[in-house]
Amino acid sequence: MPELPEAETVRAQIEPHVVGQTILDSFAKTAHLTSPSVEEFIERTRGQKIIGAKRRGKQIYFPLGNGDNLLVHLGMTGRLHVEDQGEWKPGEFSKHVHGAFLLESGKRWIFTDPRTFGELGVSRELPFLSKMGPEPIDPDFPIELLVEKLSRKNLKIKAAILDQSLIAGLGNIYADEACFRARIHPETRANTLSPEQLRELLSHMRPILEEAIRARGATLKDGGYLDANGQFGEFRPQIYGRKGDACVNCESVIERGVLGASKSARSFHFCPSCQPK
DNA sequence: CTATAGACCTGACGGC
DNA sequence: TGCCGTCAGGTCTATA
Repeated sequence: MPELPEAETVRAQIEPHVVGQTILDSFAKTAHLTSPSVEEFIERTRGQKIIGAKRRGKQIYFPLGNGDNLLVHLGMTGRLHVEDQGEWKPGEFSKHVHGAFLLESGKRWIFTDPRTFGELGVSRELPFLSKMGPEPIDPDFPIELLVEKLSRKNLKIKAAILDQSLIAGLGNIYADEACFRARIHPETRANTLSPEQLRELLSHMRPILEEAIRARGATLKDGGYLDANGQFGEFRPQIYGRKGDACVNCESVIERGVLGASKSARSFHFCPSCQPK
């Protein structure tokens, strides 16, 4: 699923196609539009020059010449790509196309999202910039501050590091990977971990995310994420989605559990030997 | 304020 | 062959 490395891969791949281009025509139909209406979205994006391609956590956004920002969140199944074909006809797009932009280059830029957990919008304000926590790939990632914050939380550690307001960018895959490499059971309460354990957990995040960015993200066995060129990501998790496989450290069998009891509970994967409870 | 639960959504998959 | 229930999770909202 798209997390920080997948969002960054897509952002970087789309950037050269769209930055400097003026949007000649816009199409949108999604119910997951954050701006007030489809009509307003089209009105505020059409004719605007795209002046940047940025990302914060999993949120991608494109500053426009008029001071607005085109917002894209990939959610679970959102994809961005550019097609050589330019203009479209009414009714031409498949039901999964939620946005399209005709560019000066004659190409068109498409947002698809079968499960519609993603988001397309236009906004002048960017409240997520201040609401999100620091990013592990930032050179100034404040490990000591986060050790202090985490040591006061009673949440299970995996739930805590999935909180985007605390740390931005981790989703289910990379949260599991970080716990595994730090040899911490994902259900351990954050406030029961030592400062050394928390420090190690936090220190593992940057190399994992950087490795995943170099691999253009992670595509799992069941498919899902594709980069902007329609290719699979080549990052291979050591623990996520590998229930029943042998642990790379000790050859114990990897297990899977569920965080919490709610209907929206998240799975977690762990090695019972390397990550004892 | 903190922790937990529910809702949203639909393609893929397994059972019968 | 085809129907149907279950699973997947990023993020917002509700509740105790």
